[in-house]
Amino acid sequence: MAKLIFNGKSYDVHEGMLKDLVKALNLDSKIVGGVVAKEIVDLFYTVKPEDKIELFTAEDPRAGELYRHTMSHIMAQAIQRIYKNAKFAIGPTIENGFYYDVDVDVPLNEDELKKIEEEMKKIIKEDLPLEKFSMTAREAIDYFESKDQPYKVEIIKDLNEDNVTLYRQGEFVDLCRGPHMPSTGRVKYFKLLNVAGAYWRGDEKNKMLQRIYGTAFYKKEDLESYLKMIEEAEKRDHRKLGPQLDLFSIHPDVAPGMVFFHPKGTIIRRELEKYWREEHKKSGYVEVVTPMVMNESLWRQSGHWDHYKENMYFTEKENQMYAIKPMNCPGHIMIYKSQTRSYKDLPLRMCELGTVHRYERSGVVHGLFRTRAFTQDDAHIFCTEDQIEDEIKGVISLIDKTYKLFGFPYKVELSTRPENSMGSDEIWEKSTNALRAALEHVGLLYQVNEGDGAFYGPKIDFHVKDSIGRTWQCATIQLDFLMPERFGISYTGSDNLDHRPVMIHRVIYGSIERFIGILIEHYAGAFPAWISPIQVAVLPISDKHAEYAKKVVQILDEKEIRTILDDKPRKINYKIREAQIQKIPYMLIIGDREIETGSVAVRLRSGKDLGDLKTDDFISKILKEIKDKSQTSFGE
RNA sequence: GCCAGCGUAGCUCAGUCGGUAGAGCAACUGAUUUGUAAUCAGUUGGUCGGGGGUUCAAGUCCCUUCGCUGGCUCCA
Repeated sequence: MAKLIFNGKSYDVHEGMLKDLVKALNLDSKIVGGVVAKEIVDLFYTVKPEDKIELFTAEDPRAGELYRHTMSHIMAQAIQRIYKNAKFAIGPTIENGFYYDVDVDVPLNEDELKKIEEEMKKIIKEDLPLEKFSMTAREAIDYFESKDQPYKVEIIKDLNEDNVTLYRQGEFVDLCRGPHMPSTGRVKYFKLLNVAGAYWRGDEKNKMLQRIYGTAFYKKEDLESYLKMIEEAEKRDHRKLGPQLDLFSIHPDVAPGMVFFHPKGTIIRRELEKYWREEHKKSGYVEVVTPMVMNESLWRQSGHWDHYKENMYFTEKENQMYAIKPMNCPGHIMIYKSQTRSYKDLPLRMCELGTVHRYERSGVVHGLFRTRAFTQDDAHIFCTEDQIEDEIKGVISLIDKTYKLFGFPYKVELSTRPENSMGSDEIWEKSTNALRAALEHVGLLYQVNEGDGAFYGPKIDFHVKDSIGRTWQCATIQLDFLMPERFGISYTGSDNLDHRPVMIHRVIYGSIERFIGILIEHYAGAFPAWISPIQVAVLPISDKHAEYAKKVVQILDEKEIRTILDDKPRKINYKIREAQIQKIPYMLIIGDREIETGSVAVRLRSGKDLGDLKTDDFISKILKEIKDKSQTSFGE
């Protein structure tokens, strides 16, 4: 007997199509699918005697898989109706939506998308029932050949199975594994978002198809709030906010993929660096600076010449080829090698805010997120194998502290040995275990990505989650046995013999540029006071208050609070608006009242009016906030 | 790199069928001296991304080139 479970109740049923069983039991008509052994199935599933199926309705989040998939078929059907000779590739569901790769002669622009959307609405209205059936692979190939669908034919051939399943809705038939909704009228709220080129099977050698992305939700409110989230993300786009707040600019004609930091952006950068230096000093790191341009021979020895040449910039002088550094490790190794090292010197934690250049293909550069020149907050820890675990723990706690400072929750992933890797089984096992042990000892939950490590060692990656729920990979810790080997570095052990140290590569911010980009979007440009380029705007109401205002500015300056004075002959409303647009955390408004009482009227950028505070009082409060690197204002 | 879309003043954008390039904001000048998100008036500002072509005439049509945006793993 199979079991169906719904709303906590269990029903014993015989085998058969799930649809019929659910109907016979007269259960909720909103039921669209179920979960069998962790797999999501639709109502066309054939129930086997031993199955235990947990049913869910269309409102369940798990139904997303179904209605988004059906939506992608509805889109394909609409496309087929409009463009008679459209050829279809693949059309899966993705997070929050779906896409379909199609081969159509017409370039699909916004107008075409509208037409497709209209046709989709019709198909939804037609409420066509879906039907699942199977064919032998041979029959299916003949069928799709007759329909002039070469991609489908190719897919079936590659599947290499005897039978394939298909779904039909009205005149449209697609090769599909499912799962799907029972009819096209059961999904309603969708929007086509954009069109992009995508190679057939993701391979650049293949034909480029047109990929249409769409999103779909069961409830109207969910669609709307998703669209709002996209809008919110657009508003926070650091490429817009950055120049608007006068933080940085990019000049593609002069330096494509590289960033010009303006004075205000530079303040943020220096604050991040200052914090970084303090913490690294506390954690026993020594800071170094290595050359930007180094001889090609170094890069041959490091292996970059063989594995990374395509991404490197070169320059030639005096018949010598030099490379602009794409990574800092070889430079650090030169420093390590500059003297004999003893086990007493280890662990040697060498850090550098090292600017590297990497050639990125023109289509992939993106604001601060993907640049051709960026500064890594890099460090290499040279240590013995026995020290690995403790060193990893140290790095983890540095990362944890740093991310908490910005209010970033994070996820951790451990990547293990890939297929084409270097080094002995023992060393891989030992080091992977060291990473695992470190993670477990500090009590972090982590996900394991088998075979996803670098060819020279396993690694731990950290993904931070920003204030609107997007995740970004920032920190990474990588063990490396290869580089010490290639450069033949060693230390003298207590046994007076030479031993090979292990190198740990690690970054915390990752790239300073990218991290600033993430911060801009995370805070929507309203930075906490400690990194705000301007912390206080002093706004005298009229000329006669300017003198007192200047005195206030002077006092704040002496306390190293970053302050501007707006003594333009403008209305106070105007000055407030200006400061607000610049997202300055504190506005001090000064009029007769304040002069009389030796105070300042404090307004926050949130719009909150704190009223008059004694100047000294304000100063001690903001100084504390800055010193604590507080995420929120003392006034909130 | 490839596919699609886009490129008009510092910014946001308008510009019809090919017929003398426009607005708001910003900047500058002047007046206004103001109590919690825009005071008023005036002035300046453009090889319409660059180059070539079609035409009596090109921001507009065609070609080319540069740049930007979205995307190019997520396996029917």
